[in-house]
Amino acid sequence: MSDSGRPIGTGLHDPVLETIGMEITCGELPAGHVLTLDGIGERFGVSRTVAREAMRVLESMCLVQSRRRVGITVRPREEWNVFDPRVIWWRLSGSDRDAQLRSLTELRIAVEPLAAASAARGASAAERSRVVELATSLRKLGEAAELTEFMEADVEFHTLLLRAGGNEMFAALSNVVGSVLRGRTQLGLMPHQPVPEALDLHEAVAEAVAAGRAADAEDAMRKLLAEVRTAVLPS
Amino acid sequence: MSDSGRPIGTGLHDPVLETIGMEITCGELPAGHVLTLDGIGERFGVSRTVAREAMRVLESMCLVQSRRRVGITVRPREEWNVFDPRVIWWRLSGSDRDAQLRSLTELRIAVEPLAAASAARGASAAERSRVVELATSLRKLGEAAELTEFMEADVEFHTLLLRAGGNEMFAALSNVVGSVLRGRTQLGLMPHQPVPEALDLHEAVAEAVAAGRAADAEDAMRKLLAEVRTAVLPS
DNA sequence: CCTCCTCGAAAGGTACTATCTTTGCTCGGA
DNA sequence: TCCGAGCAAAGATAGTACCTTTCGAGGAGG
Repeated sequence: MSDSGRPIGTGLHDPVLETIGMEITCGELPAGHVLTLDGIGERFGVSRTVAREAMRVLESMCLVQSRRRVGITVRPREEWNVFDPRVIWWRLSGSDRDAQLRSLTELRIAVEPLAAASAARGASAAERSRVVELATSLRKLGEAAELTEFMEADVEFHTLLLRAGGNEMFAALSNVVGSVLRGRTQLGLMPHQPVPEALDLHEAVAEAVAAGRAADAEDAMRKLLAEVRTAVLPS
Repeated sequence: MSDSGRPIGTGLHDPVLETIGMEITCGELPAGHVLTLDGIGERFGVSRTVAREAMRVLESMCLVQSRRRVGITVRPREEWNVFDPRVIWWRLSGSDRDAQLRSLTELRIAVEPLAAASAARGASAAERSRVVELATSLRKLGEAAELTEFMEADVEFHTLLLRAGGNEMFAALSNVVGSVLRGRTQLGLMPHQPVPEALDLHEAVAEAVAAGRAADAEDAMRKLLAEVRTAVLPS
């Protein structure tokens, strides 16, 4: 699961999907633009069937619509399945990283506090001890300014909290959060050294979860994300 | 957009996708079960290419994994793209409506208050007046116990609030919320007559949004969803 | 008991046919 | 002369049949 857990495509049609998906989400192919299977097949050197399968997947993400005689038209952004992990990944890699990061951060602010509260109520003993362990690691790595290692531990921290609550919708967002955190690090939106308050808050969340204090966990996570918001939304 | 806004499939492979997707999400085809393209083609009377396209879409939802020589294996539930509108719809129509409604309601509790606050900050004039209009309609329809009409207005109310904030991730959840509300009504989880408190809270949310009082809107929406929670989670 | 080879089954990929829809041209009427 | 309706042709997708590649399993031999 190297990148946001999207399924590993081993086939020949994967590069087609990847390239065109990226081009659409980046805005390079604007809404209303028309593609043809022949054009795709010729461009990538594949048969029409391969192109068709790729388009079928894109259609299932509501990125394009296929109509007879007309061709394959790119749909407007409002209709995209923006929760599809591939779409999120493409947009984070592409040109509108900014809007995407803003939206996702707002989503995190909404979800993660409640997920932390759920985790405080429902986590297993192993999960409780692991979350404390991770918070300790985070402090150590943060103070040593090991940014990459810090990020990996941070991803595991948030993933664990999203999964421990037992809500599968929250759990499904863990890939999204992982993408956001990796994106922020790659984009240089992380401070060179994590601010001490953030480290304190990670520990506060961990302790509250470990002790089963749901309200405290929720509150600490909310404060933590307020910190994140100021980093991502400089406005 | 009769059902959760999933793209209208006009092709021949759509019934295949629909049937097998439903069977997997319902648990009728358990994780690890192996399908073959030939089997699918024979069962539905279609060619293998059609079956393959349907499987490609299912694969893009992480419901199955296709490996050579082995066949198409059903993946465990934890790996599904549970945010895909089709998956949500299938699960709501199928046997684990209950777990799905619980998860989705928790998600609503997380997201909708913040979305209401965003709407209070960023809605257009037309949206502000429309939301008040809808709250008034809701009171009238609720007191008249017109359940279906009430639901439709309720869907529009929540959809409007999710979209007005300008956050595309929130906006993308409007189909989900629509599905939940419709599912609750069809499932008989709505009271025969909406409780007066709910009507009051809808109006409170609307007024706060119209007046631009973000904190009040958030608070009222939170109370409204607390009401919903008690209805859905009888525990 | 381990290793290697062979066989076969199922997915991957290609070429071809059918069908449907759009578009443009023509003919007739006002 | 202009406008509208209808018909025909073209082109692109939908679907089918067939060949190729790959990898897993089972058996034989060391």
